[in-house]
Amino acid sequence: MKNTSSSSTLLLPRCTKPWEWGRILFPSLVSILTSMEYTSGAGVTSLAEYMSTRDVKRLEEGSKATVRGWVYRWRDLGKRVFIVVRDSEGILQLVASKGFTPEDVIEKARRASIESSIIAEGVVRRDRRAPGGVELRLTNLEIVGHAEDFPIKGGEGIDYLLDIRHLWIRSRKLTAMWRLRHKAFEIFREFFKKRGYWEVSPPMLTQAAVEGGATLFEVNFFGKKAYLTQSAQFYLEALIFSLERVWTLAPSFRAERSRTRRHLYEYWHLEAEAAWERMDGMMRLVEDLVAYTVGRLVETAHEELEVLGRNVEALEPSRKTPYPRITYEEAINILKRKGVKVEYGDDLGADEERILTEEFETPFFITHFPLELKSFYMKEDPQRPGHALAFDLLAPEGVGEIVGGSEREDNYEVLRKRIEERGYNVDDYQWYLDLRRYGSVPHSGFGLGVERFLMWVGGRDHIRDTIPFPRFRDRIYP
RNA sequence: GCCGGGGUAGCUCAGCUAGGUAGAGCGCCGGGCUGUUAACCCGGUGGUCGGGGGUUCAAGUCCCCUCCCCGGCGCCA
Repeated sequence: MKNTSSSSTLLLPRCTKPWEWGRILFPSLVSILTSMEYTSGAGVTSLAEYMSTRDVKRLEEGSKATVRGWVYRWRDLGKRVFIVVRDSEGILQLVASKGFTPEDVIEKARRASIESSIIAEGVVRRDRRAPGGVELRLTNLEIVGHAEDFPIKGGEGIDYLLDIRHLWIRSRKLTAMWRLRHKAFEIFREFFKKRGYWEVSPPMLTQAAVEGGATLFEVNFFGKKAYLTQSAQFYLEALIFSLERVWTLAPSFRAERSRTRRHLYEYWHLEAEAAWERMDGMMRLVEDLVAYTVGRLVETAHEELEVLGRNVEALEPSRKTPYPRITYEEAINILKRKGVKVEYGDDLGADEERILTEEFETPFFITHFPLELKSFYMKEDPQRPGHALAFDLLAPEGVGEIVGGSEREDNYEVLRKRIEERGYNVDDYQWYLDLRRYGSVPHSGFGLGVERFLMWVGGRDHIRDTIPFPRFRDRIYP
């Protein structure tokens, strides 16, 4: 017995019965067989037109309806069985009661364990006691996939839940977040299309760093060292020489061993770059993007925000632009006035950022950082030597930096000198320098951390709640 | 990389300061219940105390080594 279970843990952790192995090893075959069974039998499915739980709630009292989903709650009161079924649109209560529901259906309802997939047919009834005010009085029920004892019952710790993330993602709050995320992606695309930006596809595999640091994931590229990209910026810069205004939404990878609630090793990066654009214009684009997306999400995702428990009122001020702008120097002075021990030239750390966000109820810009605090490719402000034409956008409510952007250095010699000063290998950046040799143009761009943006809009205090399978803290399973 | 916290039942945790037969709640299993909302009531089930070594008559508890996890910092979006 010991041997059997230990050898099966490799591939089949929870499955000790030999007759169940086939289901795991040949899922597609089994699903074909079972789906044939469902459609050819005299079961519920053969006569049904399925509805979402959302659509059922719009039906008249007494209408017949058939829904498909998973058992979310289950209670047996003896002569009455309550099942709350969950689908991609929401939840709906099913009631099996003696005198109305056939005995064999009540028996099936008793066996419908939490997370079993079911097809249920019944009659619509409006009842205050039902969650959402509508329920289905069961007339027929089919258990499609019986669920073993589901490991999530409530009260589990984060560590355990992350081990079973593939099951945890079914939860209502996380599902609401995947829907919110989808809608945000849609709105981003809509925004850039309206603004005349071309969507482009930069590479994920690259030869060198954008920031030039040791924060990259190394990849063996047929014997050559390559890296997973940490930003599409350089490639977007190359593309503006034909398309002028470009944007992309793609993963970025950072190998820094960060241990905070707002870091991912793999995150989705919304980046844009525009020829002829100066820093001011780029900042206006960023605030328009953020305000537009927040506004559209408040309008179109109120149900998701409600499930997430988000106080939507707090987002209202952020629908209007312009957002406040302060310089780095002003930020330092604000911090000093509040008794924080900082000096001009210090980088703004997490504590400093949080204190600053308390000053504003909308996102706000910090601009004109000392040149040496920022990346080599950022242009020096001719009006204020020693300062970069760079901006960060910080989200309120303690979220902090969600956007970093700048006007780029467009002079070949200046850029080359900056690369050398930082001790980077000029050869690695030659193609990037070339862009300044053939019709260089003033240009600016930015990058927005999608998960951080969703943290703010969705009111989450941890970034893991904004992406289905977060890659952070050395977690790679599942 | 640094600072702090933790690993005991399927899950959440108490027990460790003061060494002496392993505890609670939830879950799970069985039974009951005609409106449950994380249902409730009764009964039952449950452990190589992360791993290794040491001290001791005796170690979850004390000492040493080691692995893993969590909160935060630095860095960033």
